[in-house]
Amino acid sequence: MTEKILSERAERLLKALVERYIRDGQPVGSRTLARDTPLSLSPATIRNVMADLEEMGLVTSPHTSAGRVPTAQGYRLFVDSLLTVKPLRRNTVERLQKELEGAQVETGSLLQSASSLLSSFTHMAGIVMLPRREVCTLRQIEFLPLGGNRILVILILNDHEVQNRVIMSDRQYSRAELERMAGYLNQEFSGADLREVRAQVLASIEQARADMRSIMATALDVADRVFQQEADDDFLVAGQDNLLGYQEMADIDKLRQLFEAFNTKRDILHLLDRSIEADGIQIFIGEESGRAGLDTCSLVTAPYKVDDRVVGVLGVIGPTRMAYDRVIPVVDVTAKLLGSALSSE
Amino acid sequence: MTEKILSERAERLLKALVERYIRDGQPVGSRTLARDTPLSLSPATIRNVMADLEEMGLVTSPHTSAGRVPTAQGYRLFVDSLLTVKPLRRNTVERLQKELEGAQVETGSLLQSASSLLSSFTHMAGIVMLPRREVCTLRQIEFLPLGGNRILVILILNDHEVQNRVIMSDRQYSRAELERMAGYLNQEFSGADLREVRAQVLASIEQARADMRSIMATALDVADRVFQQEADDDFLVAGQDNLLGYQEMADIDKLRQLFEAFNTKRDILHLLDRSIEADGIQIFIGEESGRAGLDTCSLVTAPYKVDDRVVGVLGVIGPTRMAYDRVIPVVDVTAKLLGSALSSE
DNA sequence: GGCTGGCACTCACCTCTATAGAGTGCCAAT
DNA sequence: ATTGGCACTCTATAGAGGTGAGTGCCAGCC
Repeated sequence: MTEKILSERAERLLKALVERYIRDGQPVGSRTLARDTPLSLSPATIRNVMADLEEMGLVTSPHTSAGRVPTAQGYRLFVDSLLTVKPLRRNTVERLQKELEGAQVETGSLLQSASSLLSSFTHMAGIVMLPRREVCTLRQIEFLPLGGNRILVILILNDHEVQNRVIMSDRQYSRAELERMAGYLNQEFSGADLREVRAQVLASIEQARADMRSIMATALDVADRVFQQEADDDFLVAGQDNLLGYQEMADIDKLRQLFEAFNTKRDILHLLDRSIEADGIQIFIGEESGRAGLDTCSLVTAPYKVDDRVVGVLGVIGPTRMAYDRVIPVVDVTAKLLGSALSSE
Repeated sequence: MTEKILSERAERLLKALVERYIRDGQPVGSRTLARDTPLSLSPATIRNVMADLEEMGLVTSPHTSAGRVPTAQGYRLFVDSLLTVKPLRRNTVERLQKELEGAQVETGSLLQSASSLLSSFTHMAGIVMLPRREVCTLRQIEFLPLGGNRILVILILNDHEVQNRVIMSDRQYSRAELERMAGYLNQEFSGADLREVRAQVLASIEQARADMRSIMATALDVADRVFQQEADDDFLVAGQDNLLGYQEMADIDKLRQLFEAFNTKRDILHLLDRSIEADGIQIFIGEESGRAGLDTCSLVTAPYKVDDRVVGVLGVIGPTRMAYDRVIPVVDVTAKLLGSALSSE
């Protein structure tokens, strides 16, 4: 793709520069770089190289007499071909695993934990997109009468997912009536796709009285709506507060934009969507995301799989100047662990 | 309690000062105040009054040559006896009501809505403490077999609350077996207190085989734990981001402290607890809260009732310099509406 | 050709000073 | 008791000068 344009030496210097900048957050001067790097070059030489890098758009100086700072492109090159990722310590992996397994065996809280973990391990904001579940098979349905005309619907879907909702009916139904309805649905449709079921229920007029049919349809309807909503437009964020700590977020206005983005959700979802196809870690750096408020932020994502099928994306949002070498493995491992936790559930 | 120390005139001036300061956020000078108030006094006279107020600790000047600013004590006096509350426009009440009733007939999302509404109507952070439910009667319990040794427990409690959890058993149970267990529990204990039930189940050895008893106990145990957790230490916050907008929060460190307080929860809960006994609106101003990070914030709370029993508290957190006359009725009405929504549920 | 030392230059940042403006405190007069 | 007047205090703002970090470029060296 990108052919080798940079000399070995230039690459090593760029790498050293980015690493240094990530560490200190200060523009890096030629002098510092000369000391930092084992190449034993004089500052003057380094200045020449820097001038080249600047021309290529990989670094800039905030003003004539400051050191150099990586640009988005510079970071890009860095993460794509220069970065050496620190493997997680065994200890850390185990802690992650324990926390995830310790979580309730319930999808919601599992995702919540994943998000919190991402946040606390990276000290940035963790983000988990809710798993998409186009296939949604009805495994079992139950109706329980509540007081008045209210009926509790319990759906077990995809073997693991439990949903319940209260629906209103126009008259009171006995326990027996409701059991008959449930029994009918279970017998006929267990294992079928939810929408399929709803369509068939609506079609098969002769099978049941109209009012009962309407209850069943309503129940399936509700379930469907819940699912759609969850699948389409939602994600969990944890530890946004961590972002307050970074000096690149010192600008209150920036912060507000960012928090707004979390609330609007649309833009972020769009980003997450883009990375759902990529097979591994994906990184969006600064302006690459396209979203205004995110221009000083990077997003590191990884899709997670259930039974070898990608069902969602998770990741971390933080300042562009983040320790990619630490963050990447955390995101990577969390995605894998979450996947397996969801599979074995 | 506080006897009338202030002259009529002093009170009117203090009121005008606080109102003006709330509007503009700038220290108010004697000149401005002279123009603002219909008393037709000269600035010099007002200066004399201000000197008195300052001595009483009701106002201060940030420096020798700035106007005056209310102190916490000044705000206190203001809200306690000077404030004229603006009634909500009928329109607003209706909107609140509609939004609350439109919410799913489910406690969780209802509280969530209340919190969001508080936040969006006041442009500050909304806060809702989860209702305490010491009484927790079992209305109905159901067991459904899932794959493997997993059993889905569905509990209907207090007529409205639905909980479900998956528990593991040591062997597989048939639907019929589980139905028998549920039937037994429903028949014997429907309407009884949850803990009572658990105790009795554990005691009554002769009624069922040991393994079944253990399943029932586990189920009740789980429910109990969930309840306890929810009741004791939780509240919902919405719209914290709104706080970013206020200039008194411009200090990033302040903000961080504040957000930390939301996460730690303990201190905030303590505050909410303090106001659960008070019958009506309660207001904590600045340092009164005792919590460090909250010293530039005020908290306006109101308890909400279900069937004439106070079950929780809700309110709003914002800068001390907030429009109390607007906020108070919003909090008040929301508390009442939430109460009635929960009652009629 | 590539590397280096040297030197002039630029720019952010800090401090110091001067000035304008807002508002007070106090006093003497009504 | 209230008021006008006046000196005073303090902040905010702008400009001036100094400092230091770091660059760009050039001439010399390997």
